Amino acid sequence: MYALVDVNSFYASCETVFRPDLRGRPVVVLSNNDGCVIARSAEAKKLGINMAEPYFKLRGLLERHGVVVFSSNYALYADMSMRVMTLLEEMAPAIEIYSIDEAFLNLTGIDNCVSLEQFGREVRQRIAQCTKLGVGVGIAPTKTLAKLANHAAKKWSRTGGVVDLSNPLRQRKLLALTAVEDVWGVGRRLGKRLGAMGITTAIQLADADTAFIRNNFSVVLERTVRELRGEACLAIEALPATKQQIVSSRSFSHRISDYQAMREAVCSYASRAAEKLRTEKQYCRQVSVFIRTSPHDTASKYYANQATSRIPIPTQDTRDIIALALHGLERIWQPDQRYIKAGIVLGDFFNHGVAQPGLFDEFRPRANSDSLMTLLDTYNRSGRGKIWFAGQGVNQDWKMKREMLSPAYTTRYNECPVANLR
DNA sequence: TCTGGGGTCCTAGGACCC
DNA sequence: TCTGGGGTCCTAGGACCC
Repeated sequence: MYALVDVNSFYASCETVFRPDLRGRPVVVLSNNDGCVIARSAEAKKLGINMAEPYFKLRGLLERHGVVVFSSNYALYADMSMRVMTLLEEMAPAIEIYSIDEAFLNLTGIDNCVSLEQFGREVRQRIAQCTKLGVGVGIAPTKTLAKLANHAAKKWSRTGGVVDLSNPLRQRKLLALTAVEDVWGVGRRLGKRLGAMGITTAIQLADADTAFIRNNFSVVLERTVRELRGEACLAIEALPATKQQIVSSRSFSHRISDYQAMREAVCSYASRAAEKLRTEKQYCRQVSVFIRTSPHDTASKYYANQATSRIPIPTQDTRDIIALALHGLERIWQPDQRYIKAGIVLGDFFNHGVAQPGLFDEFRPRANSDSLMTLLDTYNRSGRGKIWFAGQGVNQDWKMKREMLSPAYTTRYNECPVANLR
């Protein structure tokens, strides 16, 4: 049996935990650059504010209803997440941290001591007591059904935030009430295609022929069908898999047309990506850089391009990654464009920095690279200040907007720790 | 004027090998 | 006139998740 535990309105709740004066008031949290809404308190949801709506379009409505608005404060959310996950780890034999606010629990052996539903209530109570955050708990024999149970626990308040779907009859009852798009793994596109075939509810999907689904869709959707029937196809992954790529990208606070500003941004993203690579204890051989204008700009033609550079010996040295990124940037840079976003993607990972160089390769690894990078990372995490590369610039006026940022209640700085939350 | 930032997996098709 | 059968690797694109 599995449980899915997730925090209600996670980002919005993290903000109100430290502002009891805001309890009962509508609260929303914005994406980076104060772009669009990515979290809403229950009160804000009631006002009809949708997920991913652009802030500038909502401004009037938000003001009229006295909605409290926050920029995202990832340092705070990451810290609160860690507290919740630590509590869950104490309560279950194994957990899989699925996202910043969700975890799957392996419930093996739990029902020897207490009913599963009772266990769900204890989880809720303990997390509320220690963090003041509310969670929903869905319990079922497969992950997909546990997701569905969790969904139901949030939707119907008389469940008290816990739904146990051990019973197959209850499973079918809930499946019949669920739209196919609300199934985990079915998005808008698949929902539409399924709808055209007459499959509009979760129970119809569960009863569909697996061979038919496999032929017309993919093995992924076939697994979903089986999971809905109670046949577990997905296991708890207690150890996070090694990453296959690392992305570091941001939109700018305003449009950029100046090469120097773009160069600073690319250097900064490359440096950040290299830091993440080192926390993953990986070395990479491929660095891509991408730049683009805004697709919403109607005045000028949309331009988006990317360039990939490779290095013969895997590296985790910021200097190599910056050099590769800038080499790519030179190839795709076009003057007279109004750029809105740039980013770096690292790929082709190795877990060591050794490779057989070609006989005629001129490239040689840098001496003492590991010690220098370790020194850099240790110092930057010490809280005494930051060392950065000259190419990253000093003023950085392209840096993202965060005009409604809350204080660092639980951490010393409002910078996201390099610690990785998948 | 203003529209986020990360990830994963799967499939199809092309290039190439013997 | 007629031209096999079995692979691998890579990339782009599509779909999904939070």
